[in-house]
Amino acid sequence: MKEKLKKIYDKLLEEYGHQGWWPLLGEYHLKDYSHPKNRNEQFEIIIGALLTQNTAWTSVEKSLANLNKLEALTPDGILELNLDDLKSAIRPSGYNNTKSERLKLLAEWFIKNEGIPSREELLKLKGIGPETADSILLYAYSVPSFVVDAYTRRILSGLGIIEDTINYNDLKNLFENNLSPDFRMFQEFHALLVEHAKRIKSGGKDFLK
DNA sequence: TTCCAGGCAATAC
DNA sequence: GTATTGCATGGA
Repeated sequence: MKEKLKKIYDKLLEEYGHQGWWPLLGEYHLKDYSHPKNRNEQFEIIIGALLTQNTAWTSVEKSLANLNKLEALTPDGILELNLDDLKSAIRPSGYNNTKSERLKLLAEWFIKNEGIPSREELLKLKGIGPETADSILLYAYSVPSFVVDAYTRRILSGLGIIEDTINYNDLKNLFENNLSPDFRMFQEFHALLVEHAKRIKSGGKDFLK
């Protein structure tokens, strides 16, 4: 399994190159793993992770731009914004009633907690499930916690490596137990899998097969 | 028009 | 304990 995963990673990287996730204000940071550089950038990643749930990233970018225009791309900014304005700012990314409430709670949590959170702590927050928790750990805190999403499962089961019914934690563990815990590589691997899934969907050739 | 997008929580069974 | 459903918007 170690060899299989490494081969997949190498092929994806060769084909698509570095992905530069997480994009900050729509900007990708290729081969630059020093981000986030400060707490506000960290918070922007956390907001994005929540907003992108079951939502296209292009829609999230619009919401982030709206928030930035309102100077609300910070925890204090989110808290100072009234609920209706927050809802309309994030409208493009859908579920604005639930997501707005959860953003407020996230902002409060972020202000109170300065260190690196545990996965369990993140999972206790409203609206943070396993994938969002792992995205926050991996991209906002540089913790080598592998992110699994629908694409990851689809691609690996398509290759016959896993059953498509495998649960989140088992699939996460499959990666973490067979790869060295390098947060840069985890970031690229997840981003490359997403990129690959998108390309296949829009007619690209599945060269992994 | 229908389907789906970098899920999650509440509810039903 | 597992399966299903509601949540919202925009683009293909």
